[in-house]
Amino acid sequence: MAQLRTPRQSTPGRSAPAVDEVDTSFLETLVGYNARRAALSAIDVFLQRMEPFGLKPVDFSVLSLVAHNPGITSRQLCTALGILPPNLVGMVNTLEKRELVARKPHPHDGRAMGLYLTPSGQKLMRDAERTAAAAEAEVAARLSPAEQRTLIALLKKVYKPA
Amino acid sequence: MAQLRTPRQSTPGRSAPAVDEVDTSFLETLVGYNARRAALSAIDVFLQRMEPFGLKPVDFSVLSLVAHNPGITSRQLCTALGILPPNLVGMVNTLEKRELVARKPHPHDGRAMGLYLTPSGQKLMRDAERTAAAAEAEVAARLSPAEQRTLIALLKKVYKPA
DNA sequence: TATTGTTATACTCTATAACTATA
DNA sequence: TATAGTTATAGAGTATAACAATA
Repeated sequence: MAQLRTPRQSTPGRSAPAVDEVDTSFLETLVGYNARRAALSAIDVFLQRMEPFGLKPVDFSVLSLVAHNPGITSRQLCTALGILPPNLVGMVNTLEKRELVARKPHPHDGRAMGLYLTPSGQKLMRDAERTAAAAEAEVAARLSPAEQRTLIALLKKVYKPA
Repeated sequence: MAQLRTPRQSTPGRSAPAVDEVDTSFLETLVGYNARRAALSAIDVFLQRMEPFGLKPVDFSVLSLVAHNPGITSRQLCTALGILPPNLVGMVNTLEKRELVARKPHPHDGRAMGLYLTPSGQKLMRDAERTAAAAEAEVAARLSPAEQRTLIALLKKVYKPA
């Protein structure tokens, strides 16, 4: 656990000193740095638990939004998840080939397609969301329930514009 | 602000319903999801503020660790930052060409090279770290100082193995 | 004229295998 | 035999431009 300190001079005036313990204290003062490390750590666990379902985190996010928002459009998915439209196309195509989602014509907009889970998609997501919740518990095992709520609330404050 | 609810059936029994407001409540229960969104948001601000220095977040992280750990090796940088060795080489080469860092032989290990900031690297990083701190204040503007400390402490609990 | 979905494409980031020189 | 640094390369993720169909 790095603490704030000035670099030691192991051999003052002589040749290059060696670093034994790396001081990361400045980086650790940055929210972005810590959030990124935490995200990568949590996503790593998530990745492993979702492997049996053949879902990467983005696939899971897409399917979860389709599950809770039947009829959602590609554009809405992109906005909600911060994905660019061209990069969503391939994902949805793959999920459609796996018969997890289906495209149906949008009721009010002839340009758009509404996305829906197929019955097998619904079954998969019931299991996958249960597994996601379990992975979540695993990640946040060292946090109390109150700490988890606090953490998520503070993170939302950071990324949700007023 | 999405709340927990079951999807409405705007036209029950009829054709595909349209989604007006996207419900992201399930995803928002996941630490990984929120941490990733917060990290991307913070890094976006960071990216803009570091642009005048010609530094991307990773470059800044590398230089900051070299600044606070003179003589640090590539391997130590990789471990500390979660970067793979082959991907660090190009970054250090670029920073060396810009005369911000220098490689010197390691005192105890003939295979390794110690990394150091050059005088101009030191000057750049003094300004860059000040700017980073300012960007930090900007990102966390909607958090009280106590909330910032809490957030960072909780994030560390998530990604720092016991 | 603006927007949805799409294709093609380029750029960045991340990952793996293998080599060299030193330990 | 193992490790530090490196090269080459492959794959995943993210970006912009442009087009057809519809609003």
